[in-house]
Amino acid sequence: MLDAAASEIRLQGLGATLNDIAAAAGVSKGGLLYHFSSKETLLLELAHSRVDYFRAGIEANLDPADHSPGRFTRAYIRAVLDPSQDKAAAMNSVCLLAQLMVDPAISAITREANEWLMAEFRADGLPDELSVFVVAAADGATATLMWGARPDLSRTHRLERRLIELTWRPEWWTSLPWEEHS
Amino acid sequence: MLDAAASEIRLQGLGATLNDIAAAAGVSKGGLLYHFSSKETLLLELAHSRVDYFRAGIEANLDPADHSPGRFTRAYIRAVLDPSQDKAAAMNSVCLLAQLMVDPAISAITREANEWLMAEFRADGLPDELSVFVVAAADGATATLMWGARPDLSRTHRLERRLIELTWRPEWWTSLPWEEHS
DNA sequence: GTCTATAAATGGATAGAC
DNA sequence: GTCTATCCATTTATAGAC
Repeated sequence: MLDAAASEIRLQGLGATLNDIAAAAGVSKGGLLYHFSSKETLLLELAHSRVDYFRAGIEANLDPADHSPGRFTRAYIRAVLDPSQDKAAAMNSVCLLAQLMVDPAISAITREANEWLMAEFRADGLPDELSVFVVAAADGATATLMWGARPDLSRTHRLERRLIELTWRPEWWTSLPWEEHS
Repeated sequence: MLDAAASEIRLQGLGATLNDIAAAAGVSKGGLLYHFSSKETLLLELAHSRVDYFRAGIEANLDPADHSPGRFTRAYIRAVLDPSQDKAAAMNSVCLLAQLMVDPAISAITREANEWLMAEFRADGLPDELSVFVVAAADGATATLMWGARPDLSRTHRLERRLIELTWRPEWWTSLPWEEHS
């Protein structure tokens, strides 16, 4: 049922009606409202389930044998970029949450999840300036999909490997002779 | 009037009613519908104006004195990350378009804009693997803002300078001894 | 051009049969 | 637990006064 709601809202945004959702779930509006007391409740549960799914995806990618700095960041990169993960599901979550965010109660949920993420990154032991960079690159690769770009698996995979390699060799990044270009 | 529509839709999503928009614009519903024959028309014009604004922002950041490879990419990075640009306006465009995208006619517009972008990047003379990386990092920095992160100007600015520096020194990137970590 | 008033349709939510 | 039927509020869009 939440799945049906997810796919309808991703397609139609918050404009998706209880009728649409009920139809997609194969029940009637009355049947739907028996489980969720209101549309607002439905949206909130949906948002929670997606955020949980997102966090679980990261945790599932934590390598138990890995105890080096950057461990969490590597799990994040894999969760977001690894083609073997269900990409469609991940993208759905992103687009869906983008739609749901207009509800203040829901944007509070995503903001909280985001703060958890930031805290994990800060505690991950990578130099801050590398961390900013690597995380931004991983995020950006998923963001483009939102705008209708066709996913390019080989480019994504190469990016993933390089980002992970960077987390293993932070000195490659931090020791570059950065200077302003004249 | 389009401005009022933009701010209402960004706040409420497509659920924003003509009444809300009219009130925010300081006119009545009838007055609003005199200018836009339907809500659909209003949304389409709004999407067009935002996409145009986005492209104009990039073109305004093209450096006339710069004829080196990566010229377009540098303009893009500045348009997206430079704190001196009106960040609020840019963010509004992103959140707004994310809302509007559920309309198929509008997602066609953003998809087309995205293809234009990709073509420009490909023609920009940077090694493909560096280009993927730099563009993703720039995109990601704006994407996080969508999830409610507080913007960190100094981190963003440092990221911007490093990305631009990378486009000037692609060899820093391409000559790294990439290998799988064992 | 902009307003008010209203038409026509649809939305969310409730009540009660099965 | 799921359905149909119905209520009430709200929405888009139109008509016509000013």
